Amino acid sequence: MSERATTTTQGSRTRGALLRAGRRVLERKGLHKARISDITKEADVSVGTFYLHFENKDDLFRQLLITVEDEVYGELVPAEPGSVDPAQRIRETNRLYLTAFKRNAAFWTCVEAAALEQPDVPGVLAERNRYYRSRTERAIARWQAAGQVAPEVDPATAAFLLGAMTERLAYLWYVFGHREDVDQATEDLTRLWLNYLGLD
Amino acid sequence: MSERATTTTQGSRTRGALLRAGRRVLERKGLHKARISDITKEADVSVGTFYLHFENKDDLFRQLLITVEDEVYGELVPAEPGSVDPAQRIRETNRLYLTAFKRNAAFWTCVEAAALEQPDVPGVLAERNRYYRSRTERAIARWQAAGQVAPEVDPATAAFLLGAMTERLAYLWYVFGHREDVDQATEDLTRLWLNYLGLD
Amino acid sequence: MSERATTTTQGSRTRGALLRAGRRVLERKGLHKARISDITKEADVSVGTFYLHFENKDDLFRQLLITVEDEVYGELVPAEPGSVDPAQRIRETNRLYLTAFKRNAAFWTCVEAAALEQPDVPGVLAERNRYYRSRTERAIARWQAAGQVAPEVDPATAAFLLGAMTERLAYLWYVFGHREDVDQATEDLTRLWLNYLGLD
Amino acid sequence: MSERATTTTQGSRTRGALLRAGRRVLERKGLHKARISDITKEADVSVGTFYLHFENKDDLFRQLLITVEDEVYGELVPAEPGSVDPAQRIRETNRLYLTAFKRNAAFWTCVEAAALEQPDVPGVLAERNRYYRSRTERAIARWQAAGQVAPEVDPATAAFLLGAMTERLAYLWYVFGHREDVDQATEDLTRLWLNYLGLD
DNA sequence: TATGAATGAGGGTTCATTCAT
DNA sequence: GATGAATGAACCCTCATTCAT
Repeated sequence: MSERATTTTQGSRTRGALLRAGRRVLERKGLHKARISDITKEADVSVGTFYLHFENKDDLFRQLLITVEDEVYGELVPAEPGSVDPAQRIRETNRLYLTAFKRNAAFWTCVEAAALEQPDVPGVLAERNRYYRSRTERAIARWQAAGQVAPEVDPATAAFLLGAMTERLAYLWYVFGHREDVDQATEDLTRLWLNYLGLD
Repeated sequence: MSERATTTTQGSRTRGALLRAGRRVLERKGLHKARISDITKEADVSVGTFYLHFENKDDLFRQLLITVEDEVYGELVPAEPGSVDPAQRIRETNRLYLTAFKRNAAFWTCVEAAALEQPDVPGVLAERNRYYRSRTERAIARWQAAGQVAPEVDPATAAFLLGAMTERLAYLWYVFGHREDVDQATEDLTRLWLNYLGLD
Repeated sequence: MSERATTTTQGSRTRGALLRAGRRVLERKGLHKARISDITKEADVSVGTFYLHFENKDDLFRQLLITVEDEVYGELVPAEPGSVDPAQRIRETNRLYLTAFKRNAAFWTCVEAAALEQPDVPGVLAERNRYYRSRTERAIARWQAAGQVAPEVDPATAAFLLGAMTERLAYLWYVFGHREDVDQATEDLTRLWLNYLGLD
Repeated sequence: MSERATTTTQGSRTRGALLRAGRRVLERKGLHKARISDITKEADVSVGTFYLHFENKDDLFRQLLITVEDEVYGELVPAEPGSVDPAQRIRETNRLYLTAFKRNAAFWTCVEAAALEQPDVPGVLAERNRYYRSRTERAIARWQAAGQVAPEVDPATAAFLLGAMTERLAYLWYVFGHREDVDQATEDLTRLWLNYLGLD
């Protein structure tokens, strides 16, 4: 991690410009074809300035990843648990996820690419996955306790499978497939969850 | 396609050596970090020889992709349709798929990475997907006709979702997760299918 | 034209060093055998620096050509027209041309070679030729009007032929023939002009 | 010079095919861009065969040069000296030269390029030039003796200048200028000779 | 003689990174 | 902090030449 100066107001403004420019360039050209000079040109600063704020391209990417992740997953704020019925909760969360994913699909392509090559990226993603998986797991357990989900379902396995599938479908639809709608996608995805959990 | 010749026995032997070496190197270093010289060193030939058989690294990769795909999917030979019960059929196919995928997991990492950058790779993958999807679709329709699967299931959607999930799980388990067993994985995956289709 | 920047003083100093080094190397080794690395070594900069200022060897050559052309032809500044007698005028211009050509003979070898291969070089040369040809043509017409040159001479044809011959002789003498003197060469060449024009 | 075997009938047939192919390729691609493999492909033999008959590309070129020179200059067979009037003789020779040059213009481009780079090519050309120059020189001397050419003309200088000019004009017209006619070109060139020699 | 796969030195070009201003 | 010219290791690719068949 870079622990550079940039304590000045001007400094953090430049840093922000580089992050935004970095994201735009990465989305446009991909992780490998994006050159440092592309990013600095887009940010309207000199190459040297880049190294004042980041160690290298990977460093920029890692910091960008954290930023974007917060943006994507920060929106999946759970409503009052138990206050609504399971199907509704699942549908809502799926819609939020797909909406956020779609908005960041281009960047996500880079994330996938990076995850395949950079040793620490999978870790970052896995950590986040773990969090959401456990959230799902607890919800399923709750529904089981309430008799809404069959007892033979293993909450941990279910959470893993459903999470994987959600992720993959979002990826197929919005990264590869250029799907545009969110409503029908949410329905398709939700039906899958309900089916698997034996809900409704 | 490369217009390179090498019609002799010796020629195709060298070509084979390069393909095998290429695969090993790609699995070890990834598509981007693999150097042509790495591959030729591994194959014990000179750099020039590489260009006698392939146009460039992408060309080698493409030819390799075809070869490996045949290897992975060629094994999913369907048993006599209808001769066995659906659950058994699904379980068998899943086991074959996971087994083949696991054996080629390292190479598949490259494929996924390439799909994100090379414009034609997604097409190659999609074409194959289409084939297997339609096979699944027809099987589901058959089971519906036989009253084994509920009529409200849409075969096309089901085939798409199940295929995506199978792919993603194999990926998470064997590429990222370093899962080792096939038996339990087959059970988990199959349960998902059966659940979704309302079988058993 | 190269879109490379280098707006600083240091930048243009390096660019100048590369142009001078390029000329020396081209004269010594010829356009084909000159390596980029030869030029950067001669200019005492690194290879990368070359590409900061030029697109490639041809680009350097083209820019050099313009510079040297200006040097060679810039000296053929006409004295007061009509103020001297034709023979004297022709003799003076020929001397200036031969002197300048001789000083740049080595580089001219490259120019001739390049003209045979690079599609745009002939154009550059032809443009300049046109200019000097028209200058000669007007002078001849003036002398005809003054009754100094026979009326049956066609000024355009004469200008073309005399120009071609002057060029070729300079080439044969100083590029191939290693002739050293300028005085006698000027006399020989001038005699040819006078004879052809029926002057003296 | 290569002194290879090729005593067989088949051998010299292959050699001939390579020479013809070499000429075609050189004319099409130029001296530098022509690759050995281009030539062997055109001749429909393998690369190895090339080295059975020639040492390298330069060797092929040199042998080709001799062949083509013979073809071009072999046609300038002088008619009975003195049997015709000088103007007629000059006109005829010029026509023959321009005709032959035009037919070989494409190859001549290569010759010029080679002359600028290969150390021995200028020698080959100079030798031939010397021969034709001395032929011209003797003709001029003869015409002087017959009182047809002014005694103050120096036959050696005149032969040199006229030869150079003829060569250059042919080059400008047919290599660079894409001139097509021969009749008018012959007239222009001949007028130059007659003027210079004070004939007619 | 003829073949054509194999060789590998050699050259062009890129681009992350540095550092003097 | 900011600049951008300079650096040079690294990599791709070509093609003349060889040699086993």
